[in-house]
Amino acid sequence: MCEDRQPRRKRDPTATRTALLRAAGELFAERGFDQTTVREVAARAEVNQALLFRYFGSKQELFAEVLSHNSEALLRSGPAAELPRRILESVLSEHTRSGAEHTLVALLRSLSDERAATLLRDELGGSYSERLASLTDAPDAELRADLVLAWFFGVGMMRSVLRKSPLAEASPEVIVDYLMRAVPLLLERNAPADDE
Amino acid sequence: MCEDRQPRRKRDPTATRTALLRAAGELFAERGFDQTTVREVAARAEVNQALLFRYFGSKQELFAEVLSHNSEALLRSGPAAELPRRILESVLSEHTRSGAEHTLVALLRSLSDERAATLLRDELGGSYSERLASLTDAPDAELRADLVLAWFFGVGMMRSVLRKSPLAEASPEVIVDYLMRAVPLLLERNAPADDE
DNA sequence: ACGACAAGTAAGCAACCGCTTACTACTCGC
DNA sequence: GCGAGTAGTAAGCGGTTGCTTACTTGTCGT
Repeated sequence: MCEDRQPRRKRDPTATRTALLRAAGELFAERGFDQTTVREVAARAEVNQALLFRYFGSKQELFAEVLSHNSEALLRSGPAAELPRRILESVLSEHTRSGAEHTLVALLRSLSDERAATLLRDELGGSYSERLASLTDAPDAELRADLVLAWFFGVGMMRSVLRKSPLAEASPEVIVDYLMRAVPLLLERNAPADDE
Repeated sequence: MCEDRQPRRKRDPTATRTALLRAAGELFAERGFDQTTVREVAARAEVNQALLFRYFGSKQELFAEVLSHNSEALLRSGPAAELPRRILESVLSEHTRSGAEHTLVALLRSLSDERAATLLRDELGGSYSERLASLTDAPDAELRADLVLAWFFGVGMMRSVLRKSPLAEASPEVIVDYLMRAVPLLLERNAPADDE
């Protein structure tokens, strides 16, 4: 496999598709949906930009594919009781390489796009908070789950998108420590607000 | 003051400026910075769009002016100890009329714009978390303040931007109740994570 | 009353956007 | 080996963007 010189790109549709998906995932996470242009995606993937539309139809569909491609792994891995910690750690992980850890940042940066907001609400938020709610038998279970999820997303936003210090510089372990001790207080039956 | 008919707009620079600021505040909160065009702002303000640039120079500067114009009121009102509740209530308030309650939503919808993120981090987040941190003498005071602020912003995001149920439909009073009982546990000295 | 300057307007520019089209070149079944 | 079909390419289309320019109209000091 001599991939040294490319007077013309070698014919390899699956590699082209993968390169586009990867480049799109990175750019959406770095700049958000609006600020990412199809020309930039094609350039980073070193692919002619017309191929983006051949393989994915539109920029929106490419975005949706990136999200669904990257979000499934998180939900289907590990025991249910560990889900809160897994969500939180995914949100806290620096975007080192392409993959699942990019997805939430991409979404948080793309909130102005209605379709991105819908995806975050329905696909991610829906299934996450549903499973979070199933971990408790307290009243207002779903509302409490939403509050927990809002906390995780908010921490991820301030850390990875805003990069606000000292939260951005704090080690993930410390943050997980604080939050994972506070979360049970919200989810358990005798949580702060069970009177009235 | 007969503002009945306008065969041509009456000459009133301050009214024009105010109308632009108001329209921009509404639209930025509704759609975010990217998805709002200067033509839309001018149209809603019923003002020629060239005047937008005469008065504010650029779309970016208009955005900055909207934010600084609307964010000061919140910080300078009421006692310091009530600040967490005030921030939270501001985040939770529906965007009924133009004014300070729009600002955070506008910012949360505009995270893809780097300048918006900078404003949210430095001007709002900076002063908020600084004052939150001054409410406690616990170790990691600033980090804890950031975690509280992240929670408030996350709740505001899921509620006003994502509109995820049941959080979007819950009454502000209930949400304030849950959060204002949990926050002291995070800020007080003997909070969850004071060993190690 | 009138000149000067500011407020308001219409039109358009250059750049960029997502997306399409018309085309070339490679690969593979036969 | 040769037509068919697909991967890859270059160019550009129509529309929108933020912003500017050349101009008209109203206001006010004198």
